[in-house]
Amino acid sequence: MEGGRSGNNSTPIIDKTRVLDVEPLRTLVPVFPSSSNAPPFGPYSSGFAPFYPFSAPQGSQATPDLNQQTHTTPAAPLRSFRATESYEDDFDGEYESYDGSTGSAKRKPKSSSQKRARKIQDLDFTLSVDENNFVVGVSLSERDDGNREVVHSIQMRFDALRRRLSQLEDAKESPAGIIRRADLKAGNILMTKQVRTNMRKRIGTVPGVEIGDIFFFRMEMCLLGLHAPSMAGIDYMSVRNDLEEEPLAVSIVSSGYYDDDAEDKDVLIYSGQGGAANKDKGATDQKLERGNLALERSLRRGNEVRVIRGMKDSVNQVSKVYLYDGLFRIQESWVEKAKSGCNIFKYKLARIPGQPDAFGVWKSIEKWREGLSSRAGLILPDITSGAESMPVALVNDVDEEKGPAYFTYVSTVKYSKSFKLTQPAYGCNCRNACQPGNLNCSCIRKNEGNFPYTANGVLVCRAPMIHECGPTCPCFPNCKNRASQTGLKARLEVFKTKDRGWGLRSWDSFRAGTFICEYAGEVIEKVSQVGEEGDGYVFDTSHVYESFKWNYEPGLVEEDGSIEAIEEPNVPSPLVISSKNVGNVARFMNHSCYPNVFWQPIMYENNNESFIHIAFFAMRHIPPMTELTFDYGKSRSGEAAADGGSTSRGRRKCLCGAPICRGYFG
DNA sequence: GGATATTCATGTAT
DNA sequence: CATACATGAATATC
Repeated sequence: MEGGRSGNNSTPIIDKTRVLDVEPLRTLVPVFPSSSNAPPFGPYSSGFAPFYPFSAPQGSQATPDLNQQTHTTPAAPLRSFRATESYEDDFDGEYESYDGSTGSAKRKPKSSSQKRARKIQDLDFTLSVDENNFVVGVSLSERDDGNREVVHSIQMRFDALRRRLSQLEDAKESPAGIIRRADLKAGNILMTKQVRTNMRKRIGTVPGVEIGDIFFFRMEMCLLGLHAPSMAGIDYMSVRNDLEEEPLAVSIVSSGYYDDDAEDKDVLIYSGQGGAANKDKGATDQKLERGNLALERSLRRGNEVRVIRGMKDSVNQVSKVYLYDGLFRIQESWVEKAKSGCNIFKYKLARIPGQPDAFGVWKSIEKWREGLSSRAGLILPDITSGAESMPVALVNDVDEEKGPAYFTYVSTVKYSKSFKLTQPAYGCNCRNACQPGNLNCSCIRKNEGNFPYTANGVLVCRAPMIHECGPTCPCFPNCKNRASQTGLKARLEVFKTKDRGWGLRSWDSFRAGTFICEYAGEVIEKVSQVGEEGDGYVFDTSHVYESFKWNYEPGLVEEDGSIEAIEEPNVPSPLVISSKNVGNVARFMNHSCYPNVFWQPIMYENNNESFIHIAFFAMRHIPPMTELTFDYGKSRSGEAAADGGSTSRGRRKCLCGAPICRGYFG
């Protein structure tokens, strides 16, 4: 736990001087807050019992007690907006999430929204109420206090907008040297439109955000109320004591800019802000003000501080990923001499026990990467036998089963005959790599003129069909319009679930829109060809799938007017793929009614024939070791059977455990 | 209430 | 590939 970094430095650094002489509070209360007449609340006096294990489905009820506690936290910010009773009644639960969980959002009757509009005006909240877009959708009470659905919804809307803004920027002739910040633009737009939650600052848990959640931009955490500053590392709020006001720290981001020590998963040595690290103006002593003062006061008060750890993304080394690691308490503080010779503050934070592992999981994965010997339950280092660009481990740490039934691993789909299409199949004529915005590229034209992927390879929008460059296109193999053809990018593993057979998960995190894998197998004529639904190893585009909204909201991007593009998949004729005998990792992906992965048909031509592939993309950000799931849909025959027909074959009881579980699938 | 200072970001160039 | 640097947006504070 002793940081090797400070240990091997010849100059003595540690100077455990107390930071300042703050008088101890008259009433020294170990838990926050002290200025309340509220009945028993005691954050965490009851422990963390309701927490789910890290890999459990992240349902909205995952942390009910904590959220409730948060509600009762008497320390309201001084300028917090207090909703009236009637107000909350009107708005509670009025909106549904628009993501996959609830299908397409249904609007309430008009009277309700009129009432809404009027009330909003009364309260001087600026909000464009437009029945045709999704700007509306975060109720006033949800802006104050979030929940799981709202958090997911806002995250998805942020990233959809960010991706679309990136796409538009990519397509422009770049004026060289201009810095494109679609994250800031998207964040700013949503802030302005009040598409945000947990605006009321608070100590402790933020409802709707769970330990282990990941983010790829600071603006995401602003919108969710997890960490309000867009750059600063320390977030704090003014809290009223018996007589006076004092700043208390609510959350910190540790991401390597300062020389923090994050060797131990349960301890963080955090540096104060300002002064020493200010490379522009030269180093100065840090001052006991702003965030530093808040941390010092929080040490005295003993309140919980949220910790967000930022680190390099294991897949995309230039980008950063932020992990919400839960609540910590500050144990001590001291002053150190930095290399520059100036004083900096140091704060030692200890993770509050009983919380689910988050950073600890990341640390374990680091070890596995160095050598698989440390991986408990490892059966096979690579079930693909080298067929994929990345090995796929086979792991079982729940029972004695030694692996799934035999099958032949292939990395792509096998057609017995080509799809007959009316339009002639042809590729583009681009030389090196197809350039976004270049409408001479026929592959781009097939995608309505939009380049389907951003510069870092993330899918921008779902569409009925995505057209990629194919093997006979003359552009280079690294053309960005081949995102689904360049193999696995993440370290996946097939693992034994507790009650749903084998499943699929990843050592690497995925950001929303990342290609994960395709569905490989044999294209077959009819489901009956494999019999008994092929024991579930069948992908069938003719199933009935829940619709869901994933793309950006056109109303937020002027160029698009108000026309909303269709995003549901559309395959010319039903495509059925069996992975029973021949398949890839996708055959292990289980069904969920609240999935984190979706499928997207992708077409590219080869030898003058077009072929459709089924590609899987991350629906939202997926932390490592989270099971990957998609919606299997309902078979039409299953529906007929349910209506009173014969044998309801293929229809299986669902064990996904999501709060919105439909009860069965297939 | 508006302007300013502060800040563990980002993307691009070198 | 690590570092430089130009441009940022939210918030607290004046």
